[in-house]
Amino acid sequence: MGRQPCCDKVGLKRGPWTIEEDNKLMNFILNNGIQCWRLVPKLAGLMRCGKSCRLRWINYLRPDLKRGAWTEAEEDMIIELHSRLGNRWSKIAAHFPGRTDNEIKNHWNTKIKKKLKFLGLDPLTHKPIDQPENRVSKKTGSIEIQNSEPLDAISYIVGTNDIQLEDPFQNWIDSPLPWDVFSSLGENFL
DNA sequence: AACACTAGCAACCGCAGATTA
DNA sequence: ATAATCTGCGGTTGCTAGTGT
Repeated sequence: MGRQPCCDKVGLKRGPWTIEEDNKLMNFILNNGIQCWRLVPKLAGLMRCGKSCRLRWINYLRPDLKRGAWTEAEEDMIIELHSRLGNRWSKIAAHFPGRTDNEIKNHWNTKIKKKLKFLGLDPLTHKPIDQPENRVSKKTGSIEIQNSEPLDAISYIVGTNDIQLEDPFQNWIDSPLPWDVFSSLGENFL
């Protein structure tokens, strides 16, 4: 019983997407929307599995994607969210319109992890790795020897012990994502 | 100029939970 | 109720461009 398989994996193309494939997928989704990923490659004339199409669309082709450098504020927000949510990249990405979970994950693994380690913080726990009384000055980069209680890692990086996430961030959590526009787009076209 | 190393990113893989016949 | 499939997620890999020697 059950449903039909996602794809038979026979004769399917893998590896980097070509411009032609991108165009096919983009045109198909913009014109027809997404009802079932399994059918997308078949209907769009692509030798890819639905999973691959979905990934390509979400991570690269979506028109609402925001590309470009990360701001310091964005990085701080990632660190804060990661301290609360852990490696739940999709949850973290929900707070960044136009950014994908894959993009955030990559940025975390290539940049932020190193940044935290450089600052003497464990990327997993967000706590000082050792010598918790020693801090690196955020402004000067110099090490400050302290005898006081270790700061909460996030408060320390962001620069405050009294983070108010509720207002700007909560607005995003509560508000519908722009992505909804495309959902309705699909319904209209089919 | 040639090679080795590193960083960044796109894409794949495998799994878990949700969905459906 | 059950089994098969779909979807989405997180971890990992592999390719490419940039940099150093």
